Amino acid sequence: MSHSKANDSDDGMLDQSDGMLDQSDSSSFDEESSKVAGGGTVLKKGPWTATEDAILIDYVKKHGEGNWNAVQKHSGLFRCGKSCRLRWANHLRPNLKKGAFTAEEERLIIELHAKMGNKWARMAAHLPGRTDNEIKNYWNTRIKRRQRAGLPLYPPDVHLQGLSESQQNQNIGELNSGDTSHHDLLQANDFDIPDVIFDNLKGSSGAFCYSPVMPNVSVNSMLNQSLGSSQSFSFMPPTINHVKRLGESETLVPGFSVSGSNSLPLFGPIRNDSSAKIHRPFGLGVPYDPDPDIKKPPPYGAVMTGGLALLNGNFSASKPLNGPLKTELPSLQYPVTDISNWGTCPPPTPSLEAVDAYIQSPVSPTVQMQSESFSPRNSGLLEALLHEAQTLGSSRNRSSGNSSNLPVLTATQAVDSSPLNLCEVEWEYSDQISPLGHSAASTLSESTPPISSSSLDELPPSKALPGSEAKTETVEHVSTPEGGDKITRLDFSRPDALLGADFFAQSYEYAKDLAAFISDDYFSDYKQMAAETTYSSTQGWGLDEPMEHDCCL
DNA sequence: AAGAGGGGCAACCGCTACGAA
DNA sequence: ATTCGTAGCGGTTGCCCCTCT
Repeated sequence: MSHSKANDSDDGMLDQSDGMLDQSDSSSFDEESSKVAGGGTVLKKGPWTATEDAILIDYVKKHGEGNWNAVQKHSGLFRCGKSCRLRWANHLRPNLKKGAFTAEEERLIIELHAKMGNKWARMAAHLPGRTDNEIKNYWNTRIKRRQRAGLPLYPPDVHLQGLSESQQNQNIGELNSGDTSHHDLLQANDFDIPDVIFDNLKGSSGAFCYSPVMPNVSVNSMLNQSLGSSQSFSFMPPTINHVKRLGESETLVPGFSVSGSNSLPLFGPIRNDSSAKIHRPFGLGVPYDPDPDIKKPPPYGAVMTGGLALLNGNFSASKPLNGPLKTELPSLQYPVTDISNWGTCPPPTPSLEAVDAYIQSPVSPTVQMQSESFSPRNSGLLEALLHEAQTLGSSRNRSSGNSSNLPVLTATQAVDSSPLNLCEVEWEYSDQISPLGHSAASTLSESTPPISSSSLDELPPSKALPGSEAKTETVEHVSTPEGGDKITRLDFSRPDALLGADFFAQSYEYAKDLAAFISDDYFSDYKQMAAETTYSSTQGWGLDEPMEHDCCL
C-alpha cells in the first residue's frame, strides 16, 4: 500500500534511483519522514516503493541477508539497515505467505499465544511464510474486536496500573530469580516446538501444581514462562489451574491459559486482584495468608462460591445471554450445551444449586455488567488447545483404553471437581509426575489445554441459555477412572480447601478477563470435544489416585 | 452521496541481546 | 571488563480502504 506519505518520501529516493515506479508525484523530500544518517545521508522513511523493493531484492540476491546497514552503502537505498531488514523480512523475502490467515493458522496462533504470550517472532517461527508483524497485527485486531464486542471490561473501580505494579512487585519479590529467567526459560522449554505443545500436556500435566511443595522459583518460573509476556501475569498458571478446575465445569472452561493475558494489559485489575491474592500462597509455598485489604477470605460457602462467586459477581453462566456479545456473533455458532456448564459448578459444592439458580435467573444490573465483561465464554485459546489436546489425547486414550494420560480435562471432571478437585483433575490427566520434576514448559502445557475455554462470548445467547440442563447432563457423566461416578471431593473443613477455592475464584475472574480477549471461533469444536471427552473419558481418566492434597495446598 | 469511524496493514521507534573490538 | 555495532523483538503509530450512518 502506498500512502501519501510514501509519495513524499519517494522523492528522496529519486535522488538515488530515479525512477521510482510508483511515486512520481513527488514533492519535496519530506524531512519528517527521513533522517540523517551518520554520514550526512538523509535516510528515507515511510512506505517503500517498488523501486526500493527492487533494489533491496537485488541487493539481497547478490549479498545475502544480514549486514543490513551495508545495504544503504552498497545499494544506494536511502534506508536504514533496520528498515531494510524489516522490509525484507516482512514483504520481500521468498516464501512469504500472503493473504488472510487460514482457519488452521488462526487456531495455531491462538494456541501459540496461549503458550507464549506476545512472542510474535517465536510464534512466527511456527507459521511458515508468516511474519511476526503479521501475527501481531492479527492478534491486536482480534483483541480490539473483542473489546468492541464489550467482552472483557474491567470494572471502573479497578486500578489497573496500581494492581499491575503491585502484582509485579510481589512477583519480583517472591521470585528468587527475576524476570530475567523468564525469557530464557521460555525459550528453553518446549514452547519452541509447536508440535510439542499439546504433547506436553499429557506428559507433564501433573507437573503443575500450586502446592507449596514446589519451590518458589519453580513455580514462578513456570508462571512466567507460561505468561511469556511482560505483562504482570506472572501467576497465570495458578490462575489457570483454578480456572480449569472451577469453571471448567463443563466446558473446560475458560480458564484457559490466561497466557493470552499477556496481550491484555488493560485488564490488569482483575488479574491483579486475583494474582496478588493467589500469588503469595503458591509462590511462597506457604499457607494462604489472606490479606484483609486485598482479599476477602470467603466463608466456606463462599469458597465454593469462589467458584460460584465468580459466577455471581463476575461471570455467570447467564452472561452469555445478556452480553453485548450478541451483537458480534462468532463465525461459527454452535449449539451450546456446555455454556451452561460454565455457570454450573460441581454439585459437590454447597453453592452449586445456588449457582444454577443464579445462572438461570436474570442477572442484576451490576452483576450483569460484570458478567458481560468477564464472561468465560471468551477463551478461544482454551478451545483450540482443547481441540488439539483432544485430538492427541483421545487417540492415545482410545488406543490405550484406560489410560490415565488423557490430556484433556472433560467438562464433567472439571465440574465435579471442587477447588481441590481441580488440582486433582490436573493431575489426573497428567502422568502424575512430581511437579518438581516437570519443566516449566511442560507445566504450562498441562495447564493450558484445560484452560483453553471456548469462546463462549461468541455463542448466541439463546444457545448459551440452556446451560443448566447441559450442566446437569454433563455432571451425570462424570466418572472416575475406576468407573464410578466422581463425586466432589472438596472438603470444606479443610483450610487448604478453602484457600484453594478462594484462589481459584480469584484466578478465575482473572482468567475470564483474559479469556474474553482470547476467545475465538472455535467454540463449537471445543464443545464437541468436551462432549466426546466426557463420554469417552469415563473409560480412562486415569485418575490414578488424585493428588488433590498435594496440588491444592 | 458524503462524512465518520473502524479495520487492516505497513512502517517506525525504543529497547534488549549478542558478538566483536 | 567495557564499549560499540548489529540484529531482532515488541509496542506503537500512521495511513488507506471499507463499511456504516
